[in-house]
Amino acid sequence: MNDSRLLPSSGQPPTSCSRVDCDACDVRALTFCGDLGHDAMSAVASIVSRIEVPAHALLAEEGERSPYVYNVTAGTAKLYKSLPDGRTQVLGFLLPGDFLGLGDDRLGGLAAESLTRVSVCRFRRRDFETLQERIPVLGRRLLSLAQDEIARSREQMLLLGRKSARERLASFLLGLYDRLEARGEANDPLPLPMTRTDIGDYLGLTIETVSRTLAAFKRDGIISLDGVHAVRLLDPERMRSLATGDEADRMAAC
Amino acid sequence: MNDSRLLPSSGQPPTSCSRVDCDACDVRALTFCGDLGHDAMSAVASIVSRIEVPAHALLAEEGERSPYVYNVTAGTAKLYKSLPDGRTQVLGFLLPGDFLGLGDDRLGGLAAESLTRVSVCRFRRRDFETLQERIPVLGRRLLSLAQDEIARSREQMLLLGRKSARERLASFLLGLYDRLEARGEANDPLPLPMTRTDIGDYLGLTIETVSRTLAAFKRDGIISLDGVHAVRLLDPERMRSLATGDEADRMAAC
DNA sequence: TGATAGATTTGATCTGCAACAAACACGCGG
DNA sequence: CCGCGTGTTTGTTGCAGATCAAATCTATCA
Repeated sequence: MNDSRLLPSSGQPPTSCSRVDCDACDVRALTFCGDLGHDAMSAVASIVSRIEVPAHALLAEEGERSPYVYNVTAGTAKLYKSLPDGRTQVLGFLLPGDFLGLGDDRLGGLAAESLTRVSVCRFRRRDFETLQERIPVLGRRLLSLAQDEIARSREQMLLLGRKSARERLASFLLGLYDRLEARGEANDPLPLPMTRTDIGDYLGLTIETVSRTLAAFKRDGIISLDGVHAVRLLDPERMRSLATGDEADRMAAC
Repeated sequence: MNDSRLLPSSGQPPTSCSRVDCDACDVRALTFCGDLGHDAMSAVASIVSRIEVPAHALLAEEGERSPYVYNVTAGTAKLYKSLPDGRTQVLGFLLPGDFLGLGDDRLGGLAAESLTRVSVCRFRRRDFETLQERIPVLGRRLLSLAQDEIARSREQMLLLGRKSARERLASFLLGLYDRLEARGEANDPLPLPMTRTDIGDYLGLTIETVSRTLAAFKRDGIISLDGVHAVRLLDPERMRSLATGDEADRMAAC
């Protein structure tokens, strides 16, 4: 259960560390920090470290309670769980503004790995929990984030349990599109930092099916591919009706 | 969007309503009420109604923000979401002690329907939120419940994305077994109040596959069926290794 | 008790996606 | 610029589980 990609959790210096200027943080509105007043913010600032994580590093390992929680401020990471024989399910992709630490200390746990170079605000879990006690609004924000997470998980369960491969891909692309839009990030073309394997593991498909389905979308004029790691959604509304199953392949026949 | 099964939310008297004696509540330890002191409990008691809900009644409808949240104290209910064409995904089964109201007010929403006669503690969402502000420990309990929910959702995503039909059924039966055990409820035989359709919709399978897989388990001597709505797990440990994929059908060949 | 409707089981066939295989692209270090 | 490894695409085949069909069970109520 050890991997050289795991970030040193203590002892050795982290990849990089610098003083944190929360006022200049451009994802603050999306995080639990969003609502905090000046005093609360300085309490937060006093326990945070800003860390730069290289691509393909483990932020957390399965089966272990990570001693840290994180706020992603730049880059992309994936959360996943695996079965003993290696089958893995990607539970979600973390984008700037996303919190890592909700529910991951429960039975089984989960792993988190950076896909690109990632910047995070890191908190010792213990410190963070203490802070929660002291700042009630923090707990309320976390509950709200947890509810968002629950709602997103339910949407994903519907996808995994009941949607076709086309519907899954359409939902995935659209979800990414909407999330990047909400963050004010460039999404035209839509960057896809994850591999086809990651996408397949997120959608409960094989990489071949992902590749074929994207090729089919391209043939149908719904997307264009800008290399392997970027897509252009040529018709977001068409994509939306595909994602919800409205368009049950009636159009595909035309 | 109206259904005669929907409980009257105001105006007409509910199916049944009585004064609430929280001290006598036997699922209290499982709910958000568990930790509360005397004052907090009486505040809770002041806004709760105890409702008896008949089988096959809607507690919440998709696409609507339910004005209530609930604690189930007896019986079983299902949560689900559907696609426009009718495909549905059961997101979970509510057992005594389970809370209904986390994340269900987010985009899309979800439906909840009683499978059996159900007893619930009902709270107006507004009242409940006010109470949350006043009683900090309540918020903390809810966050903890939300984290459990997130962890369970993730386990289910792994199931839906990556497990075989046999593994899904084994996981389902075992999950029910464990949850009933934790509640001190009789689980031998294990009661299955839901229909095969509900099970299929929970596991992302068709009812035929559910039926066939249970028949195969029976043939293999892993379970025995006590009528349609009760199962006996003859070998829980075998079931557990089946559920996690350890037993990758090596044994099935014997 | 017997009629009826809905749920479940069982059987036969089909199909979407998985699995296997091989060619192809592309980034990177030398 | 080449060679190598990794990731992606494309082709072929097979199968788990879906779909279609029909028989059987079960609960309910007259």
